[in-house]
Amino acid sequence: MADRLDIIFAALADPTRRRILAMLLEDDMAVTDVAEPFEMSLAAVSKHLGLLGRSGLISQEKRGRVKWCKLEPDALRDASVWMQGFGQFEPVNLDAFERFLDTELPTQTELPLQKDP
Amino acid sequence: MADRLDIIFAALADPTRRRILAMLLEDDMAVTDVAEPFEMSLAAVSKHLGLLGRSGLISQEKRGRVKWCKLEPDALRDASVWMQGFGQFEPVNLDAFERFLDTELPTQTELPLQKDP
DNA sequence: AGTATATTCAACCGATTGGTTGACGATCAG
DNA sequence: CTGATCGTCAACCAATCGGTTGAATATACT
Repeated sequence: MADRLDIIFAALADPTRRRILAMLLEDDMAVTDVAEPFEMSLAAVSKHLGLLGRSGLISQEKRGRVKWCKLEPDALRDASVWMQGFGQFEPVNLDAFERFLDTELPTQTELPLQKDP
Repeated sequence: MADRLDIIFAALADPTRRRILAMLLEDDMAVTDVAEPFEMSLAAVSKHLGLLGRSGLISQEKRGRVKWCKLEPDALRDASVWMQGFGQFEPVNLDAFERFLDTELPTQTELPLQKDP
């Protein structure tokens, strides 16, 4: 009975998962690299990624022993269309978005990825 | 620690609450009238409305013994801005929105409100 | 072969969620 | 005053959530 929108919005309702999505906006990442900045176990992050995968917001492709996570922004379209029905929300204000990213990703907005230095 | 976006997206993650928001899009409503089409207790709907109120997605004003519920679509702006950061989602496709409402509100899209006949 | 790395699985835990029921305080109508 | 209506509150329940640990699996390195 769980509607597609249920799953999408529920996936977005967690700050860890939103941070992950913002990280993946910059580049595809392996599970371990996604987990690195978080103060929680790898298994916990793996679960978050599993949920994001089931929601369609990301895709995961296993190559060798590393599973690559890729943002799938198209999955947001249905949710966005639903929300647009309630009004016009400054359609392309990327500045506002970046301000939001700053509040969501406290420190690492500048550092790109720090994988394998 | 519960961020504003947490609460907004969590509020949107429930199909009952999304139906309520869509109903309020047409007109302000009293709690009892909001509850009428749902197959659940009035107390349950009252809780949903309480959560929607706390999220800022609706406001509630008590006039006499009836509490009027009013949609506050501005509360969606932050969430919408956040999502717009991930891509362009056909900014004003109201047709797509109405198709969505049809799938969300199975039958009562036509009947206006049926309050106090 | 043996060891290290990448990721998930399974069991568990406390907190939250979505629902119920019954009692309750307000408010309106007669 | 009496009784019906509007809405919330409190206690409860099963299910889900976000996290933990420890074991397990699969792939890579030497």
